[in-house]
Amino acid sequence: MQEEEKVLMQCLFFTSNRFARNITKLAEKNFDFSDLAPSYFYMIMVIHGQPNITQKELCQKLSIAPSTSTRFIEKLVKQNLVRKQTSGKQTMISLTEDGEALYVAFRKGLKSLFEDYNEILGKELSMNLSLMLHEASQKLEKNN
Amino acid sequence: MQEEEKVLMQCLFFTSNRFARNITKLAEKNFDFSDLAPSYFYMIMVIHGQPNITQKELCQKLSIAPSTSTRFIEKLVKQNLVRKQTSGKQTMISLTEDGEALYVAFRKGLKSLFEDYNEILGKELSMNLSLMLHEASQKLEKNN
DNA sequence: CACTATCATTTGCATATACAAATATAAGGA
DNA sequence: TCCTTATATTTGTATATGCAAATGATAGTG
Repeated sequence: MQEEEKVLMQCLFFTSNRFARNITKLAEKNFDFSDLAPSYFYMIMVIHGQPNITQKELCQKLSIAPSTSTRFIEKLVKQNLVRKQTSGKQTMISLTEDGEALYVAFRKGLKSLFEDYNEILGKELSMNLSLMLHEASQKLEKNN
Repeated sequence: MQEEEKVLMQCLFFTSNRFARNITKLAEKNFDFSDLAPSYFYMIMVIHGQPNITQKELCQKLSIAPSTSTRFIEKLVKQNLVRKQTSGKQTMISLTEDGEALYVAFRKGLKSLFEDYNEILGKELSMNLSLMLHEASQKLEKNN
């Protein structure tokens, strides 16, 4: 094997971005009940779990930039899936009925996504990978 | 912990995208000797390792879509870092002198990126993660 | 009570990345 | 040799995502 290929296998920047692209494709297949990209569903899920969550908390839980959250919420409001309520500096977000309904559909899609990748990658690898990625993100984020 | 947070930890779509965002930030810091995003350097590296590589092979090695490779190469040509030569259907790519020079700088940046994340994540975790991500990508890609 | 510093959100702008359709080229069969 | 099919690249379009600057709002200090 060429030296360059070894680097591609060993570099976390490359391997993680490549993997993210691949798994995103799989996720899109499983979340085809709506025209939203997968990430939106994770936002919906977090709001479901904590109604009236502030935008800032949302950013933290999802590890996204504030501007990204503004754009996401904008789109979800336009589709009548979430509601925003400003209170001073902060903005609080909660799901509409349509949002709750979509959340239910999402749970099903999530289940089939899990089945899909457990099948392809094996349960062992899937589990370990996600836990390690979680741990690694925490370490990187603490280090900022 | 809320059930929703557990899902965020366990879902490979979420954990891998989150991690990719985090490590990309670190990579950008280490590749600040040029205005190119990290991904371009990996393309440059592959071309360095196999001059006159076809565009299609590049796509395969980097796991990117053909249209993405067109756009990347366009930009690199404009910056006089790579050269393209068409031969029939195919296009062959190689580095210019400037490209080779930038490759040398990139290797240094790569080294310091590795040091950075080995320090933050630990060597063990870093190694395991990248190998597992590589393995998992191969499995997902074979499954298409 | 005014003013300044701090904090949360939004806006402007840029970019990596993909899919689908269009185009260009080659290859193989009649 | 022409026509059809297959393959490689490009183009049009869309979108997630971020950074930096702008805005809006509070809170604490003199």
